[in-house]
Amino acid sequence: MPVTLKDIAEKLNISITTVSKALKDYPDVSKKTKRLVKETASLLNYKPNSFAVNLRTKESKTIGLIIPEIVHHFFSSVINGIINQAEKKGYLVIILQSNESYELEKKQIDLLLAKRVDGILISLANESTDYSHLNEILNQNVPLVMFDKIAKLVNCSKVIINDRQAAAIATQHLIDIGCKHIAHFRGPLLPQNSIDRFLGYKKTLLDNDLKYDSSLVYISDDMSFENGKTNISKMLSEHEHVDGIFINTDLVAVGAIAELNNRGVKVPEDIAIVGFSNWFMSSVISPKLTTINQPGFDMGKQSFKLLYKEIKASKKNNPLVPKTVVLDTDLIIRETTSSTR
Amino acid sequence: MPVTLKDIAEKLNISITTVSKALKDYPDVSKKTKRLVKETASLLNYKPNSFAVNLRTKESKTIGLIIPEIVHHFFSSVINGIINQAEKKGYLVIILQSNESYELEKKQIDLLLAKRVDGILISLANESTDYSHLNEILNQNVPLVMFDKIAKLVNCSKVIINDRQAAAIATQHLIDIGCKHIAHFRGPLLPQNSIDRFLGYKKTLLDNDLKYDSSLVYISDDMSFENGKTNISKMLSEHEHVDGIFINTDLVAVGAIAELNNRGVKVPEDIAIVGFSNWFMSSVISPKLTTINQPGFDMGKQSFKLLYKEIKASKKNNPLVPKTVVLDTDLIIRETTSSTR
DNA sequence: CGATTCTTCGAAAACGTTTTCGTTTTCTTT
DNA sequence: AAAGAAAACGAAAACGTTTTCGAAGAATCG
Repeated sequence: MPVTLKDIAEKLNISITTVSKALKDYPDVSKKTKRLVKETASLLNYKPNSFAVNLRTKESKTIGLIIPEIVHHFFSSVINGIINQAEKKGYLVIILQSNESYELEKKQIDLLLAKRVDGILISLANESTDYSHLNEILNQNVPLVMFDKIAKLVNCSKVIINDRQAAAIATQHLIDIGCKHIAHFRGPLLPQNSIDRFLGYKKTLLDNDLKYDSSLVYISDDMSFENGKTNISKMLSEHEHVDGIFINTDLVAVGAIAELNNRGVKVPEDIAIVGFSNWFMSSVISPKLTTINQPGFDMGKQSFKLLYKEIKASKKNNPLVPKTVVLDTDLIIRETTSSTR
Repeated sequence: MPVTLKDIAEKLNISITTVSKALKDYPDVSKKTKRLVKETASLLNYKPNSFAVNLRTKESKTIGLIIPEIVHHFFSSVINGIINQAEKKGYLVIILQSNESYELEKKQIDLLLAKRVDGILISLANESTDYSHLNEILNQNVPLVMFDKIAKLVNCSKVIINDRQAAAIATQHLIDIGCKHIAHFRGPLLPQNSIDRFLGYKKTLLDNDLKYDSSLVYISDDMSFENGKTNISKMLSEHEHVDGIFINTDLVAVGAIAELNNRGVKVPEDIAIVGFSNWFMSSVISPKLTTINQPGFDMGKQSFKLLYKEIKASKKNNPLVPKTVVLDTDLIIRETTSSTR
């Protein structure tokens, strides 16, 4: 059986109260008893019962994290950043997936609330369009921070990148290297991410006096490798003179490049390509993919930091004004936009 | 303030005891009061206080998972399998990383034990060579299951693949396609994985009457992309007639291929390559990598299943004989071992 | 030396649940 | 109608900790 405060108290013939206080360095315990208590505590290998501590203090030093999917380079980087930062502050992290499903996302939130985690970090599922489940979190006064895939309308802190600006930089880069007919493979219709990247693309075309042609925008529903291939096939059959594509995410871009390679279309000579996210694989395929670097680790770190502040504030019943942190991205120029040698 | 049993009891003018029993369908509560209690419970949106439940039942329905690193295709697949399976049984998962460090691994175990998780799943750090921290887990009667990177000497259930056999199949494949001088890029010296794969490689050479040359074995300390490049450079400067390489892990293989491509060495015509793990990127590089498929998702699933059994058994004080599950791997033949078109 | 302040300790309540065991009420049976 | 069995309920302890508040003893002061 595990050692309790009672065991220490009995051994020293003092009260449980004094033992507890001694271990937590209360001022009303003599140095002598403190020493005695601490000695026997480590002698008996005492470890506080976290269940009892949780019940008493009403906090579990645990936070919940919900992401669309774990097996994903970007998200696993975010997780890494979160766990690292959380551990520094003494928090553990419970991870759940939504599998991009609204229903599941709702269920996972319920699970976390039932577990009474001290706070929740979430990146939304593509499907999510109703936000009552998120407001439920706020109603229960559980600190909430959204990152990457956010809902603008929910009143909580957020960590994002400037998708619109990043997309503009990507598109401008294509224009700068001479592309005149630039297509876009966008993500699903709902996520703010997809929308912003699309808008950045469109605006940059217009700003450069290029005409925007909606038939040059293709949707990748599931953002997969296969999606890239099918989109390319479709595009090639519908348009002849496309010379550049800005693609919503690297995985799709990699699929697209594979299909272009198959068909003997030269990249970047015939068609230049810019991806998004900077997945590791982008630097090892051929030709290497020009892309926008999305700082996953840092996003995780910042997200936890914000959540931590909210947790501390909420303990003091000290309402906090939601804050939005925008992280920098950068364009990584590789071979798909510059003739190799 | 959250609703408690007391609130329901007061509203219905009955005792807390009866409310608790009614909610848990005890037989000594009338159907009428059960109905009443359940109605008001859902009316008031009652959610049991998990802290109190934990304290009372001495379990948290939470398990801990320690892996070397999250940002890794194989491990994130394992995590996926674990979380999925755990959720089905009502368990949540706390994830920690060891960053391949023995010290950190020890610290993470202490953290999990302090949190009093119901069980622990672990894949060892490369550094780990002393197992007292693992025995500490068993001493505290906390169920433990090791997967992938295991310690044979620790007396607990394990889920692994047959690394030796898989390596043999990989090496045999190289021999079958005509390779005569086969090199091996192995992992660090300590992990059982690296050792077994190396042994499978060596034995297969000898079984086929090829001579084993220890100078053809190169070590990748950190199993990185860069490691693949430097190993190749070193090998090419030391040996002229190598015509095949069995590489411990895909990432290193991808690095190796990149360097070979740079140098104009043709794969597979000049040098054929087989990797290990079947990372996603292996199917999108050029040439596509022949590799051993390592079933990450399934390994996670099986690991949790074993742990679950142990948890149930330990609740009944019913000692369980440790079991080792060996999962199948398969050889995926792609372009690095077969002339493309 | 009596009064006051410090120092040190402990009793007890509280957190919210589960479960044992005894008590009351209702129902059967003769 | 009395006795026994069955059904329904509740008091109370327990899980192990934290923290308030009061009390006892020691030290200080005039």
